[in-house]
Amino acid sequence: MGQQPKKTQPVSGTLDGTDLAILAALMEDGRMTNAALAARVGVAESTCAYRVRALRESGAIASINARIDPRALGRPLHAIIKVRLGSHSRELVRNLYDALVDTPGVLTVFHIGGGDDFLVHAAVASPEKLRDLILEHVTVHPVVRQTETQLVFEVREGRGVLGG
Amino acid sequence: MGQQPKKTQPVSGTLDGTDLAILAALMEDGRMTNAALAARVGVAESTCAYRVRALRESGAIASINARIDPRALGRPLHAIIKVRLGSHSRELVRNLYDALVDTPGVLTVFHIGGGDDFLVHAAVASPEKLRDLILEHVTVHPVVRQTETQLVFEVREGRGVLGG
DNA sequence: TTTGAAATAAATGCTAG
DNA sequence: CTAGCATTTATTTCAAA
Repeated sequence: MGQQPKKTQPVSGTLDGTDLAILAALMEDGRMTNAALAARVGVAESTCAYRVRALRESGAIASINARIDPRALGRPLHAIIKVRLGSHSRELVRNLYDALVDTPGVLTVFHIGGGDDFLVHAAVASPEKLRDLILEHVTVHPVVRQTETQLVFEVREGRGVLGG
Repeated sequence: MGQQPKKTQPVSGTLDGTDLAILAALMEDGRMTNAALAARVGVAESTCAYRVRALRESGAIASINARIDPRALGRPLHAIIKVRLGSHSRELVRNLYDALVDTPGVLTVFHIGGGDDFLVHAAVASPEKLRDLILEHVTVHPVVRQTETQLVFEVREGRGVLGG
């Protein structure tokens, strides 16, 4: 078969079925042993280890991290804080972004285009702590024109980027 | 002082410095070996393994998963879809929630209170795919009254629930 | 790229403090 | 709850196809 000399692309669509199976398995259980992974996807252990390493080096597997239950750390209250800016100079936006990401209790910050500029997902201990977080870490920045906070009832992970 | 016997609560504030250090380390690298983890937090390997197991069983460590770069799967375009409902009957809301979570390309669904009812974070291949996702998996549900879609420029993980 | 098998490294079970 | 050691298990390496 005419095989093209496949260069190792940084990030592209050179993933075969084995790669996708590995990604799916590691999305479910990032600590699955290489032996179990190899058995599940049907290749030798050495091959599996090779593939996983390649996937990590290419960036397809960005990272493997533990998910901590915020309730275990006394932060049962989640909120989404919509942040709207008064100015959009690159430097001010970047500084605010950095500050938001570095705020204790902040889980994720979405920088978005459209009505709002940032969506901040935060977990806090109490309504008072939420108020403090907003006052001390969000509205304290002069570039912030307006915020709107919504209580998060529940967060669920979606099916993700696989199997679509 | 009220000397309450500290039982091992399923999920509560019985985490000491070692536990917190373990959580912090596993948030950074969920595949760190037990040996490396033990060295980092300054306890014996057997102790470290015991702590980690306890943290997993208590639910403090909810799970350990690989994060996949959506670009590697050909989904470079991210959006937040705000979903507003026309009716809020428990069953309809739950069915929609389930459907959203099960939609290919959906990364996270936030069920929130206030102006919007759901926030859907999705990754797709193209603007056309985004339109299709919304038409075929969101507005197709009669309970959905209105949607508003915003482009996501960037997503950054926050400092999280530790160190606050 | 894939593989099996040897060599290295790590996790687990057990004992005890 | 902690630590040390022996056993079991997993990962890495590498020559070969």
